[in-house]
Amino acid sequence: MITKPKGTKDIYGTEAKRWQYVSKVIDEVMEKYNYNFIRVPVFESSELFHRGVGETTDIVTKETYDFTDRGGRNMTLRPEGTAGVARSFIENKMYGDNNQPIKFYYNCPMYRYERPQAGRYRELTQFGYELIGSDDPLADAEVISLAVNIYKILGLKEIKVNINTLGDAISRNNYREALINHFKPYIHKLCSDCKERLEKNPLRILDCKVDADKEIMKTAPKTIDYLNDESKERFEKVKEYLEVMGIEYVVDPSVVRGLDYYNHTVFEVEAKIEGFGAQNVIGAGGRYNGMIEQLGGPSTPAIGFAVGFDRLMLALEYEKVKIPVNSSVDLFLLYVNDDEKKYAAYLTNELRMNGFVVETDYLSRSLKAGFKQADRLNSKFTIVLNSEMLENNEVKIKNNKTKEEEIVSIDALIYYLDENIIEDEECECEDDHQHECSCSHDCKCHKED
RNA sequence: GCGGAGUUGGUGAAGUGGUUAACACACUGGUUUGUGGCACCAGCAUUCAAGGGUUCGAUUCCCUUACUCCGCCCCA
Repeated sequence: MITKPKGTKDIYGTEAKRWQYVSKVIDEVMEKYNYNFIRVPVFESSELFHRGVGETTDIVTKETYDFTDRGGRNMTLRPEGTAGVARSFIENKMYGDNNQPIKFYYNCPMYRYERPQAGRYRELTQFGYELIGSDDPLADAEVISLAVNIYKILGLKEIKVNINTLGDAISRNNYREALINHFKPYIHKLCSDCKERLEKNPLRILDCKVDADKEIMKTAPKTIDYLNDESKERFEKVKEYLEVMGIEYVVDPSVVRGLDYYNHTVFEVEAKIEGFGAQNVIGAGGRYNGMIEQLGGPSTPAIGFAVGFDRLMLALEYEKVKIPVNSSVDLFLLYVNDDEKKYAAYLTNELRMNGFVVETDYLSRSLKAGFKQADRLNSKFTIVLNSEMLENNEVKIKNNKTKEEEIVSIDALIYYLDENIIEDEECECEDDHQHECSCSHDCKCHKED
C-alpha cells in the first residue's frame, strides 16, 4: 500500500468542512480589515529564505525541503510566508503604489522537515498577514488586535497574548552582546542546549526550561535596559493603542521569536487550554523593518503575523467551539426500474441547474437501502419515482421531517421545493449547552427555557 | 537530529507459538413491516503495517524499515 508521506495529513469529511468554515471566516475578517489575498509560489529560490529568514535559524539550516530542479537551480519549498510576500512586494515594485501601506494575507501550505508530533506537521498550513510600508506604532497595534479579534470571532476564549519589544537593530545587537557576555563565564553551568544557543541564538537561552530556575537567569540583562529612547517610546505607543482598543496582553520579556528578521514589536498567541499539547503557540508575529532592504528592495518597514492553521483547528476542537457544518441535501431521488432511473437522471440534472442540492442512487440499490441512504444524507425530501405517476406528470414527494407525503405535478416541483425547503435549522447543541443557541429547533436547550 | 510508546477488518476492538482470528457497530442481501428507520436470517479479515530471522510451525519471539502518537531541540 502506498501511504502518505510522514508528517502529512488528509483532510476530508467533517474536518474538511470545519477547515472550509474557518477559512471563510478568516476571509470575511480580512476583508473588513482591508487585507487582500495574495498567492505566492510554493517554491522559491533557496537564496530567498537564506537571506530573508536568516542563515542561523534552524528553519533554514536544517528544516527546509531543498531540491535542484532540472535546470540546475537551487529551490526550496517555502517554510514560512513572509519572505515570499516580501519578495513579491519588491519584484512587483509595490513600493511605488500610491496606496500605502500595502496589506496582504495568505492561507497556504508551508513545508518544514521536522519530526512530527501533536500540532506539528511537515506540510503545515499557515494563515498570515503582512502590513508593509508603515512604521507607525498604530500599525503594530492593528496587527496585534487583528490577531486577537480573529481568535475571538472564531470563538476561542482561552488564549494569552504575550508581547515584547526587541528594539531597533542597534538595540537588538547591544542586547545580544550583553547576553553573551553575561552567560559566557557560566557556560559550564548551562545545559547542553543552552551551550549551543549561546553561539547561535543567545536570546533563546531565556526561554530554556532546564535552566529556568538558575541564578544566572534571574540576573540576566533585560531587553528593556538595552532599548534606546526611541525604541522605548515606540513600545509605549503600541501599548497605548492596544489599551484604547481594549486588547488584553501581557508584556513578556522572554518572547524573542526565533526568526532573524524580527525587530521592535514581537508577539505570540498561546492556547491556554487544559491538556493542549506541547505545541501551544498558535500564532506569532512581529516587525521586520530590515528584511525588504536586505532582500534588495528599498528600506521599507513592515509587520506581520502568522497562525498555525492546524494548531488553530486543534485549539478549536479542544475548546469544543461549535462550528456549523451543514451537510444536508434537499432532495433524494429513488427509482425501481430502468425507465424511472433514466427519468431520475433527467430530473436530478434539471433540479441541480435550478439551484437545489439533489442526490440520487448510483448503486442501483434496493428501495430499502435507498431510503437508508437518503436518511444518512439528511435529505429534506425524498421522491420515489413511479412510472405510472410519471405518465400523469406527477411525483409523490415525502417530507422527511414531517413524514408527510404529497402528490405534486412535475411542472410545479421547483415551486413546491422553493416553498417548502426550510433552511437548515440543524441544532449543534450538545449536552453541556448553556442556552446560547439561536436555533428555532425545539431541542433540549430551548425546552428548559 | 535525540528519546519513549504503538501499528489486528470499513470502525471500535478481544486474542493465542500450532489446523475455521472472539465480540460489537457499520455495511450488503433476504424475510417481515403500507416505501427505509424495528425485529429476525444470512454474508462480510486465506489474514494480524512491510521485509527478514529463529522455529517442524509465528499474527504471537527477535531484527530492520515505514507510519502514527507523546516528549526534547526548534518553531506556527
